Amino acid sequence: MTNLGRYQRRRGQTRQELLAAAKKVLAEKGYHNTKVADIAAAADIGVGTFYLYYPTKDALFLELVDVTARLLKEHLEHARAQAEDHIDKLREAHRAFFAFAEANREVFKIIFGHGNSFHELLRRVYAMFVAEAVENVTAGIQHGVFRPLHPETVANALVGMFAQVASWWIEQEQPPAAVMADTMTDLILHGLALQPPCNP
Amino acid sequence: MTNLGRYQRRRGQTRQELLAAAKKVLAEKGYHNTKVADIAAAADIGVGTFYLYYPTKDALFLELVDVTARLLKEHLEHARAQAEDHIDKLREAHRAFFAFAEANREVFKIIFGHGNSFHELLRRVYAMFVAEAVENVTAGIQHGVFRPLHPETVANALVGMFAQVASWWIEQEQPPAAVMADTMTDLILHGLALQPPCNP
Amino acid sequence: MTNLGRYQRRRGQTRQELLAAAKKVLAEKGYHNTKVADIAAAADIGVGTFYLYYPTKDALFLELVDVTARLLKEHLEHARAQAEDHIDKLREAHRAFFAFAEANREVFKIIFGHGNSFHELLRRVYAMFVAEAVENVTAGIQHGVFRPLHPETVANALVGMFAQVASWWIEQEQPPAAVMADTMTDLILHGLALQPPCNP
Amino acid sequence: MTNLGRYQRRRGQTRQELLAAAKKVLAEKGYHNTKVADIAAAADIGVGTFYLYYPTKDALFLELVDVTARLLKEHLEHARAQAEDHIDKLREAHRAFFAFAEANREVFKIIFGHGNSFHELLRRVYAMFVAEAVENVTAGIQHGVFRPLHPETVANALVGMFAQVASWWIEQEQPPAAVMADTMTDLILHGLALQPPCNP
DNA sequence: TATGAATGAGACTTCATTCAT
DNA sequence: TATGAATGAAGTCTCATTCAT
Repeated sequence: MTNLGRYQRRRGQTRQELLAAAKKVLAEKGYHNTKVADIAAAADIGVGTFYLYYPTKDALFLELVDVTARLLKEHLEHARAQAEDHIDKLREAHRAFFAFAEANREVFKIIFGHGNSFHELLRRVYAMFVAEAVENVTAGIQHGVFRPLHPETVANALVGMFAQVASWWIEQEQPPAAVMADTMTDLILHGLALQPPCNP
Repeated sequence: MTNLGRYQRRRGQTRQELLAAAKKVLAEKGYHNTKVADIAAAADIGVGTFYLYYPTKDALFLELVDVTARLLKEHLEHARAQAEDHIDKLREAHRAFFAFAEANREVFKIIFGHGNSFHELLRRVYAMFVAEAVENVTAGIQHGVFRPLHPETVANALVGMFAQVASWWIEQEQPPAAVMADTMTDLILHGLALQPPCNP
Repeated sequence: MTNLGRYQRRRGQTRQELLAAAKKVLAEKGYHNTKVADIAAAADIGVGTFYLYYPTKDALFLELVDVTARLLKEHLEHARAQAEDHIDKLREAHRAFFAFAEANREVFKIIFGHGNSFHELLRRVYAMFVAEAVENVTAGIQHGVFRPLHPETVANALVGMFAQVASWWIEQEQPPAAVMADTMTDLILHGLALQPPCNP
Repeated sequence: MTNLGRYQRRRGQTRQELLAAAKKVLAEKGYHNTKVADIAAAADIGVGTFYLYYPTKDALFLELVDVTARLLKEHLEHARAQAEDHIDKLREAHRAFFAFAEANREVFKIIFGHGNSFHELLRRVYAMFVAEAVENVTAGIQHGVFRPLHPETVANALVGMFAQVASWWIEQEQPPAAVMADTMTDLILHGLALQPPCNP
């Protein structure tokens, strides 16, 4: 039952292994479905040992998320620093974002990911709205009204932006609904750039 | 301990009160932090009574979310049907969306809202990124590179879209990161519309 | 939802219908699996009405069992009274017993029946021992050692007697185990009668 | 509140203590009246600890009953194997039975015992019939019609056999009541043996 | 008298955390 | 330092019983 050979492998690096294991398990099963025992098992340590490195389950989660968030922020800032003008800053930041996401799949799932929607039901609701959006975007493209951007990407972007904007706006109801709607429409249709490429 | 006067109020309307109370509590505290006892207390009914109306905590949640999601979907579809071309459809849908959000604050918080981020920590991370984005957008506007759209709205939209897009993309890593980044940049800068207003 | 026409049918006989319905349900599902609501539903009355006739679920059970037990006892006594000698008394009592059982299937199930074994598991254990006994008895008959009595009946009788005897004896451990064993063997092999039919 | 000194005692033997404690409590109070908390208390462990050893209250019950039933069966088979002819087999089995019962009082109570009659009332009904039978048997002996076997033992045997036989027969009503009655009378009066000792 | 919605005590089970070893 | 058995608070759900109508 006791796993010999643990001692050799370890000595100070346990914390790293623990974090890595936690990342994996949390990304897979989500915060609430991940038991401390699961993390310990994944890290191949005893449950008690977990508490030698982190005072609580939350503390681990905090470190995981906090560190990664900070890291991502730095990456983005660094990327932006590479560019001169704001347009290029944006472009660089976006590239950095996806590069980072690719390199940090697991924590990304934890921070932004599906595990976020703690409830299967919400996942389905989001999926429904995304599917809806895909259709609308596709139709718009086919009718020559929308630019031929990748529909699924756009659809997810739309749903995501409305979800977040709504959740923020709902707390204050400021600016008024009509203004919000038109701002969003404007943003979505014409983007942020002052000088869009003309189609003469 | 026994609350007299309950009987008067009731008579078939318990279910409505229950749903309303549940909405409120769930929006406030989120799914996992809301106990059946909380809902019962908020509805001023006994715990057992809860189970007279819903077989399960989940069942209530399902009804709440499902019904509202369906309703929202209908509202959006109806709004879109009012307009002829795709641009106007979009505009109408957005107006309907915010009107609906305004009228359904509570369930909105449950579906899209902060309660969504089951963990205080994640809320803070999102807030951090939004703050960051506000700065960048504001700077861009001041430098005359971005159009003068409401920075907080835009910032939330950006964070929301990246969060959702990332969570979707991470599962498949398709299209490639670089493509994703550029699509997003393009979308954000120039929007979806084929014929943006030129600034000659 | 409200079943009109109830009033006509009833008036004083509700209690009887209630008892009859209870009998049926209890025999079917056993005491613990029968909810007061089930009984009420089976009797086609409201739950509250149940408590107009019986102060508790137990009270109904008591009446059911008590009345039937008393009735059975009377039947047996009456049957015994018909006969002169003890042998015939026994014979008559047994006939009365099975006649009564036949006429009161439901309550019998409740008092003596399978519902008695509150747990599926115990039912299986009993069944196992009965099956075992059937084999042994059958073998004994085939070998010309046992009289050709209906094996299943005998097997059930054996298991039943040991179960009851054990449950009584275990409380006092008197008489000693060896005596008990030999008494039982004697009883089973040669019966109770002083003058058994000889096979000369 | 915390009971120190538990640790010393334990170390792999908790399971045994748990089982022993469960046996005791279940025998005393019966399945339905025994709460997991009772078992835990009796075993001097925390409630949660119970679930470290058994996934369910039922699982414990199953192990207890199943294991003992199997063991008893083996004992009986072994005893029967010691004897040559069927009469002796019977005798040996009965001795083994009571020896086993003596050595396993608690589980016996659970399987065959009073705990079986899940309801106090049923216990009393059985007791009533047993008392009745004691009188009849005693009278028969005094009148020189029945052999002088221990009346209480016989009475319990009679009640037990009728209870079990009735509960089995009631399900099928085969053989007919009259046949059943006479078979039982025959069995009880003259026993199973083909060659009973004659009283010339 | 009849009703059935409402009640709440109580049972089972889970799991983050502790602690003797 | 490492362990994992032990803990018990807390949460979900059931159901006999009450009570306003």
